[in-house]
Amino acid sequence: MKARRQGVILELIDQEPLHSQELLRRRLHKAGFETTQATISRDIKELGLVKRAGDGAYQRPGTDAVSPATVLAALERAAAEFLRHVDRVQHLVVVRTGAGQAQALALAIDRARLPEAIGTIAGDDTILVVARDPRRASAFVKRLEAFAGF
Amino acid sequence: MKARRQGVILELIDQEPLHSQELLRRRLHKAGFETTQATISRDIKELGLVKRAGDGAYQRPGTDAVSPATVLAALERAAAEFLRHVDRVQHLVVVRTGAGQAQALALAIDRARLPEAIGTIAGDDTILVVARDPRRASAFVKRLEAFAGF
DNA sequence: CATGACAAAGAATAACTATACAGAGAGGCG
DNA sequence: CGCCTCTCTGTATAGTTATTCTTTGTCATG
Repeated sequence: MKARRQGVILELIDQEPLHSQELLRRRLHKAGFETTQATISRDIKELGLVKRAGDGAYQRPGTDAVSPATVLAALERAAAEFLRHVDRVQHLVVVRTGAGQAQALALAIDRARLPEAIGTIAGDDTILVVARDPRRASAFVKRLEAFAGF
Repeated sequence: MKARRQGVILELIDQEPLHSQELLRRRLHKAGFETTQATISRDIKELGLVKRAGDGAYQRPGTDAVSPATVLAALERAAAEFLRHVDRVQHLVVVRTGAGQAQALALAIDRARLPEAIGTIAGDDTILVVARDPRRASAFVKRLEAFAGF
């Protein structure tokens, strides 16, 4: 029960900025979890979340949201800001980001519609990019590294 | 005045964990700044600091220093509690957990920064772990199974 | 000098969060 | 079973933080 609830909390805070535990409690209620502010306080502590002073929203540690203009510029910015490491195994590219930043960078990659990237799957701090073949995977790695300034 | 005070705040929070604005106020006082909690609240907001849920300390964004021993212990607990099954195909490891527990375990794996795991992607009850090669994938499987008590 | 426009900050307090305590339920064991 | 222990959670409340309202100081201008 507890583990499941904490998983939902992570999903919720990724979806919209939640600036109080009371608000989070109401969202959990809609998701079918009946609980109290006290329990949420403990969950947040166990998950190691962080409350940003800027807007008071709870976040996974290390997350910094950005909303840029054009898709390529967006990808460039996102790569420069979030990218930690890129690795390739055959036609698969594993992209590492800071904790909780994978979704943001993956979104930018998807929107850029790069010819070499067929699709992406993002976890918390890792993105798996599937390329059509090793050559294009390698090209993608180079492009991303250039964006990130490696 | 304000800029200088905010600079001192940054120095102070780097030196020791400060878990409340009142404590910060006393430190500022010793540094020669006479001010109130309200002003410090505003300073913290302008500096964009974050309050960690773990120990309640204020930090600059992006400084998520957690000791390796702690994250490993966390992984061990998470594995013991959530892990159901582990399987390997080449350099990919498929980890099965109870429903809704994949995110939690994946987070623990990510934080542990194990050398054999390049990255993870978690769904609801399944985690895909990408290793650099089959040998390391196998090592990862063994390690996880040991944690889980298999 | 008077005045208006601001930025900064304190006092009071509303809003929010963490915690002490207690109770319920699960599992282990004589 | 009866008792112990452990984990999880709710209630009540202590503790902490954000905000509203107000004052003060500074600068520019007529």
